[in-house]
Amino acid sequence: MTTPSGVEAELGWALGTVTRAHLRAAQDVVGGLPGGPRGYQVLAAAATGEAGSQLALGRQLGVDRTVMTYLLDELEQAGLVARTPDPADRRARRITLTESGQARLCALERSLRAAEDDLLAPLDSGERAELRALLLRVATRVGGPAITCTEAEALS
Amino acid sequence: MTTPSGVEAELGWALGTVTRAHLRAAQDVVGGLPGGPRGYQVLAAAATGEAGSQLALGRQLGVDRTVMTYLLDELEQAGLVARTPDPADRRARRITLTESGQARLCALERSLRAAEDDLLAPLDSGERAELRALLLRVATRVGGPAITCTEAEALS
DNA sequence: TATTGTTATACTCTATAACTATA
DNA sequence: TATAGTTATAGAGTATAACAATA
Repeated sequence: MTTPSGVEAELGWALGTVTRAHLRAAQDVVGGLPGGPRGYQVLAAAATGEAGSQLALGRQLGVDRTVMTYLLDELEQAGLVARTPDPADRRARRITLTESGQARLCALERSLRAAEDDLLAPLDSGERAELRALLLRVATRVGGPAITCTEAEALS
Repeated sequence: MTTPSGVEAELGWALGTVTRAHLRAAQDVVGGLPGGPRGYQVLAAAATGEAGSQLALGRQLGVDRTVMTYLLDELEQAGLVARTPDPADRRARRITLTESGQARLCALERSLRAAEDDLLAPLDSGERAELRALLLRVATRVGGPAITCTEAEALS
């Protein structure tokens, strides 16, 4: 394989292109799910109960809190998630999966994995794992738990 | 490092998070450049003369042709690019860099590389190269030259 | 008839600001 | 006073449709 030149040698171009392709593939898979691919991410996050509030959930997903409201409205109306007040802080709402939401999530996970493998077809299985691992390491530093600390420090 | 769970184990989450972070960093770097990060990508593509038309350029960058018009209007008005009619097909316009555009591009490239290295700080230099290479391989299959063929076939 | 580029319009998505309730 | 969530509004960004020039 020759070394690419011009835009096609750019990290930004590669990131944008792969992300767009992944988004298109995900959109096909999630079909009529409220909120599309992001709705799926909300379900996945709610399943593990990682985020204790809508705000934290939004930060994790890179979504504004006002958008989270609409997103959760749709998912709640579809009977996939429930908003329960946090006993410790009654301003905050904990997002939990309903049984229906749990089932939907499980069904989607497998199709999504298949779509991702299709997207990563140019790579062998070892390389796919490596790409996932590398991206994850960058992401967790940049936008994952670390960002909460960074923001907390910046606010103090 | 422990294996992440939930959304943070998802390829889609990692891609989105890293792409957003890269976009933020790029936006800081390109500053007042017309079109922001995408304006830079147009300059980078024009520098090598890869794309023979606005339409091809848009496809390469994942941008609608109507958006390309506005984008190029701004860049042309800023004296960074020029639209010259293609002698072979007078409907198409070839996008070329002006001297000013060339200088601007060179100046931006270094700052952008620095910002990207900062983004990829969690990885050592070997891993950064590997991540770039893996992403590039997926992107060139999915959205690069291959997409032109795919779309051409789909249209026939 | 199909395609490149332009323009105008409409639509979607997102952010901003104001409000309520809790802290 | 500050924060979580909601709502309404305004703004940015994007796509759709109609048009002119060329193939």
